[in-house]
Amino acid sequence: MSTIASANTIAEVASLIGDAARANMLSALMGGQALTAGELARIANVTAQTASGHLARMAEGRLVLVEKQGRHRYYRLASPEVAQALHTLMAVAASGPGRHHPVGPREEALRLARTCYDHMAGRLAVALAESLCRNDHMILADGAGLVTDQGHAFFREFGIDLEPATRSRRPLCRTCLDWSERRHHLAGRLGAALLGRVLELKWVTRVPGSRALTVTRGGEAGFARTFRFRPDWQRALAGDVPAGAVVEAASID
Amino acid sequence: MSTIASANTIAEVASLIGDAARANMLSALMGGQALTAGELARIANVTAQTASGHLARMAEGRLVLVEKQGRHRYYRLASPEVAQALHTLMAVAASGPGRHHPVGPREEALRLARTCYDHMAGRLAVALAESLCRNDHMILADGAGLVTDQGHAFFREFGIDLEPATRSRRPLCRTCLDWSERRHHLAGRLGAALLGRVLELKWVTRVPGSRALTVTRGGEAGFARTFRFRPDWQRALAGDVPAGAVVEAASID
DNA sequence: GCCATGCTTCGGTCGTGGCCGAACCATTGA
DNA sequence: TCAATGGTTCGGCCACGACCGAAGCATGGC
Repeated sequence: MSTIASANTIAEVASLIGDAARANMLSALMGGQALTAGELARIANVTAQTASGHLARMAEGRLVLVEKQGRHRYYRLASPEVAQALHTLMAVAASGPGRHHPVGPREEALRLARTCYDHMAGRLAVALAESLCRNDHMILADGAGLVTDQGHAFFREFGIDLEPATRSRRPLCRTCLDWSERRHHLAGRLGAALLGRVLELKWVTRVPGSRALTVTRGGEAGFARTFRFRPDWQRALAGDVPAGAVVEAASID
Repeated sequence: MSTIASANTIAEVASLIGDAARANMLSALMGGQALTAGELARIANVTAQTASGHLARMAEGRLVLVEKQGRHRYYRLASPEVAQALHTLMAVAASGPGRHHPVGPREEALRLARTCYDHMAGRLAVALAESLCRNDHMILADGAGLVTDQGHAFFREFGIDLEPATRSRRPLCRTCLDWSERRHHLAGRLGAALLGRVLELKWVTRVPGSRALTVTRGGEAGFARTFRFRPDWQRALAGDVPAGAVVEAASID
């Protein structure tokens, strides 16, 4: 019936994201889990009707996908590209002059550990990346990550098989600039595998209805033992972001 | 006087980009060169007053920077993050169902070779990346690029010094999905260095007032000789995009 | 069958923001 | 000094779109 007229210009896509209510919904969906229309309405602080309209437009514009399940309608991000776009927009928005908003307790939990689409973010993720580098399991530079031979063995032992057919010395992951910590953490295939594995091991658990992750008792021990975390990893790293970091993290067209 | 209230939320940033006139201006600025307010007005098809308003808002929102020069005002993108954001939005916009718009002659030139912020894009760039991989100068995967030892030597001879202090086997560049070709090309530090070098060698020249690049007579020979281009590199590569390509290219928070 | 719940469609109100004409400021060149 | 050119500010017009109340469909439980 109605032509499927998915948004085809930058302006159309950006305009879809450029509304407070819709942006809030999309941010919530960055958690990686599908949410119902009602939940999204509450998150965006609008009535159900309004939310419905927003979601219909976003579905039309290929930003989200719908899945009917009983009388619920589950929405999720349409593709990793959408998540990527949201992430870069966050980076631009955050690059303003400081203006670090005051941090509530809820925010604090998110700063510690959260999911981001299909991998981890927050201090936990930053500490993980840092630890992997310090122990020569990977090398990070220019927004890319390279797993060393030693790293391959390490991950295999940890229960992550990095596509054995892959010849070694091949870059296997990417890094992202962490919104809250302004440092890099792991994304890409390796990032996703890591999140899956630590969930499987119950080192972290999802907080229902939130992007936050809780580090379990076993997780505390596990991370410290396996990744040799410094004991104060839960505190923000001291020192400022190295000057070139932000610039190097960005890649374009 | 007026507080510098740089946009601080995703919605604000996206909303700034989400207008046809402003999006056109920003796209033009993706060429990497600064443009005057008048030029941008013409590009966006609006009057000077309207453009002035748009530019003021974008400057306020930290999307662009201004530089006065005589009675002209030169505008350019404020940071690589902004370029990155625009790029990912383009990727989302382009990911719709085909709808390949008809290609004019002007578009055709852009498809062949163009600048993208600080590196090259288009068939030339795609062919370059492909050639470098085929000749074992680099390895590409997961959106990251790794320069081989042999590649280091190659680039040094070509006149690009990849930070000699860097230990080898360190990833030095990133890849981007090419808007027109839907294949990867090189960005990051290496991508920028390559563009600089081929401009220096006059293998390509900028087309004034456009993002397009012209491959010079000497360039044709140079690329063929140095990079062993296949002779028909100016034609689009046959075959479709590998299924996983788009997914792998995207990285998130 | 009944009602409760989740979501959508319709109709109407209202505010934000894009656009231009006109006038104004600033720089350059004669 | 006086135009000419490039930009910006001001004021008013108009449209798009965000929002909600009310009503309308589905689905699931009793």
